[in-house]
Amino acid sequence: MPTGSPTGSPTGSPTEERLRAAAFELFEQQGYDATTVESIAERAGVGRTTFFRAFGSKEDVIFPDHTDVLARVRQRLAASAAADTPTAVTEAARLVLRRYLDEGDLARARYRLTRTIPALRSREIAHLQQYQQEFRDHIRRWTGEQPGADLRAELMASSVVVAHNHVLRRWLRGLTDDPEREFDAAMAQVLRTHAPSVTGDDWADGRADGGATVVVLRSPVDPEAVLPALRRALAQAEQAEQAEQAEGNGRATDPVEPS
Amino acid sequence: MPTGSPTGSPTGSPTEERLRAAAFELFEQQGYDATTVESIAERAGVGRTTFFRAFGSKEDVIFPDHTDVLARVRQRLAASAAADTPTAVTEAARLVLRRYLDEGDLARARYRLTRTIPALRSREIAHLQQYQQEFRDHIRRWTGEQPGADLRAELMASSVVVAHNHVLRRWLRGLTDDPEREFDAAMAQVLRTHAPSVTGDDWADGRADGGATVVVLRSPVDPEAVLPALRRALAQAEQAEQAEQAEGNGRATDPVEPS
DNA sequence: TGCTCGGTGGTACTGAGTACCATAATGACG
DNA sequence: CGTCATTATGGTACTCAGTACCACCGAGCA
Repeated sequence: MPTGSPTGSPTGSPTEERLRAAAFELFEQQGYDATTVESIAERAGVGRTTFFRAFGSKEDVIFPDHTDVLARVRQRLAASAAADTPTAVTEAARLVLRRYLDEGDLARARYRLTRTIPALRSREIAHLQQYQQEFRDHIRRWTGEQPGADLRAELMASSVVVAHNHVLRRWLRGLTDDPEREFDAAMAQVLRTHAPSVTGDDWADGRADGGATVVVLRSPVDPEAVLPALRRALAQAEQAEQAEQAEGNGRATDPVEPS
Repeated sequence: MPTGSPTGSPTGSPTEERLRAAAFELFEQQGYDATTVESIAERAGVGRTTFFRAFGSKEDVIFPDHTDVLARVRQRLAASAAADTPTAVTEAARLVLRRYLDEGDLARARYRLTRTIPALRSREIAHLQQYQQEFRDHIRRWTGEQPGADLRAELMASSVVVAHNHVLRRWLRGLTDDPEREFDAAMAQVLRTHAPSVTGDDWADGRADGGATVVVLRSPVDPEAVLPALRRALAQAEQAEQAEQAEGNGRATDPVEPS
């Protein structure tokens, strides 16, 4: 692992940049806890006070522009039309991913630290939770007022964040060279799981009509051949639906194997 | 809201109990940051040293037995047969929920604090993440070695945690009187989304066979009537499947509305 | 009485973070 | 060029969490 100052896209005053470089160098050399703010400031050639003015705390040196990214995410979500919520969320998550990718080695250095120091890990998790809440709130506005919409929005938001993290972590560990491509695939998987339909959102419609949505897994197979399974599935779905209406809980989805 | 010492199931020495009660009282009265460890110890009639011996830190007073619960969860998961992973995870999550419910007002007092103090919130989120990792690792052992299994395990684990939190939060806010019932419903929804089939796990089988799984939403409807939609769905699913094999990513699920 | 031992209190220290003040660098304006 | 206001900076002193260490007290025991 390289000990030199990480490359990337530095965003800040020269003083901040020197402090950040000094901090990461010392953290890598002596560990996080063994490094005092005073020593960081000294190495950067500034006073201790200046450090705390530049970054609010010792932890903040590690997460320089989280606030910025969060604001951009919020902005991206707010700017989206209500219709294409999945796209908006995907692109907002991509924004976060790209920010990490742009950081390059800096992101990897941070990852090395967050993996080992519990306090930093907590901090990072808390940040992710903030993204998740933005997603959740945005999705929540989209899902309408059916019973279970709150939970469904939370599930979808967390899935998006998990998918993002999954790909990001693979990249941080050097397990992939094309994270954006994996991101697309992962997000597609998530949206496929949570979005109700390819043709559009039938979430907002609720369940008032007698229509049916058919989901098919693992084709190819002759359509006629699955008719018996379909018949059984319909019967079971009907039962499940009745059972759930009492609980005020989401749509019925009962998978059944064909004979 | 009651200011008195919270009820529940106190677990600890009398000294620890007095410290915890004093801490919560002061936190509620003056806020978390304005309360010093010294004042807590003083109110409890012990020395500051004793406080730090009983609880490792000021934050730890709020989360007394998280380590215990985590150990129990781990134990519960380890004790389960590999076959019924969904059940094991559900019951492990229920273990956590029950622990909160048993605490009663204490849990609600903690919730009040964690909602307002960022440091405590981070701490709690970090705890949840630990549960999530236990779930993920357990699920991961179950899902086998198909491509995308890692991500799928993470998604399922996070969904379980999110569902648990959702119900727990509703209870903490006093929005429900029967959290266990809602927990069952939420977990059913999660497992329905992530488990591949009601009849058993066809995850382990991979996608080698040409079989199809049919999922039907929002019945009742005449089986024959959805045949055209089914035909279209199969065609689309086939395309999606081919598109994904290049990415080495999960199963294809393409919902389509019937005409 | 003298002994150990677990629990306790006190004291002193490090280091993060805050508040406040003094001062140097900058830049606008006369 | 001088003056004033602004801004960034350094320094000092303080609070408080957390750690290390030592002294002590009381219970049991020989």
